[in-house]
Amino acid sequence: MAHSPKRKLFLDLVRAVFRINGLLLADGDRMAEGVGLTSARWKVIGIVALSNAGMTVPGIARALGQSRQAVQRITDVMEVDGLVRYEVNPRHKRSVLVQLTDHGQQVYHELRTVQDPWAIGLTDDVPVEELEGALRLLQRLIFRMEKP
Amino acid sequence: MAHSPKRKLFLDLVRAVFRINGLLLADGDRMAEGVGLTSARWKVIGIVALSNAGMTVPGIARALGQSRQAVQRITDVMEVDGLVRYEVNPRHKRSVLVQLTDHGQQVYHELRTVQDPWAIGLTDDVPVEELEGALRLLQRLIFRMEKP
DNA sequence: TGTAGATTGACAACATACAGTCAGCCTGAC
DNA sequence: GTCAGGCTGACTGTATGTTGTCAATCTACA
Repeated sequence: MAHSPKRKLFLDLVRAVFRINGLLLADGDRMAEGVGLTSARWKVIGIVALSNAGMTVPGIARALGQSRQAVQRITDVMEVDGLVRYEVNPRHKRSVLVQLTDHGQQVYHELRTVQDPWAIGLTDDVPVEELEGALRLLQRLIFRMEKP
Repeated sequence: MAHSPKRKLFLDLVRAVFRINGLLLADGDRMAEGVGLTSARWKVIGIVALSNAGMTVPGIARALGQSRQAVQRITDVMEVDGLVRYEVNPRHKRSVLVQLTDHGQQVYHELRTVQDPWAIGLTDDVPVEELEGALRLLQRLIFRMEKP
């Protein structure tokens, strides 16, 4: 166990996750700055755009696996910038729904025109099976780390 | 191309990286707080411990893929806390070498006694081949993202 | 219906990380 | 030896994210 190759392998994987997380944020910032966004807003707008009826701030936070306070601050700025609006939530008096404005939708689609080629370009010579395998492993680890 | 499964797969992988990054930091904080550290110092102490002759702050930053300013701030705090010391660098008058103190070495070994079972426990039913495959994929993506 | 427990908004304190800037040191090419 | 360009330390500003707290609201259950 002292020289478990699995232990070293896993710690290398941890370092790789830290590294690629930073690189993804940098790429996200680079792609998003063209439309006046940042990678944090890029994450939020991506979640909100997928919902039809709007999402509450804690709902977005749960989808991202982040604290609701971090998301709240970002949506507040995005509301000032006219990217999202807060709508009355018929199911909850205090917890409003976050919805993309027309401008927000437009920005989201502009982002897609940069993001999609980026995603394709990074993976064009990577077999689908390898992507699936890595995703499955990460999701398995996420599941195990979320449980306790 | 519009419905490229690879594009969606990759974006799911991106979300998984963001998520697991947050979970790893939380686990790192939890493990490190027992010895008065944080996950950021956990990263730095892990790099410094692997070097025999000590490392410069920019060297640690390059190893971690972070800005040297972020690392400098952390090593400054760790020096005050007696975990590392700055030693004269014979190869550079201004850029000192970061070296673990005896206390730092002790803390590092205490960390290992928590970190190693954590690493083993998270992967005990994961085949080595899957870890290798995921690590290779991430390193491949890192390489492509670092180049330009 | 009443109420206990969970959820939410608002605010605050703190840690981490990036980018920019400037001056001093170092290296390598000439 | 000289000097241009790269590297480093120090400082600043900004963005992101966590945790903690409190009051208001909501939900589920008896």
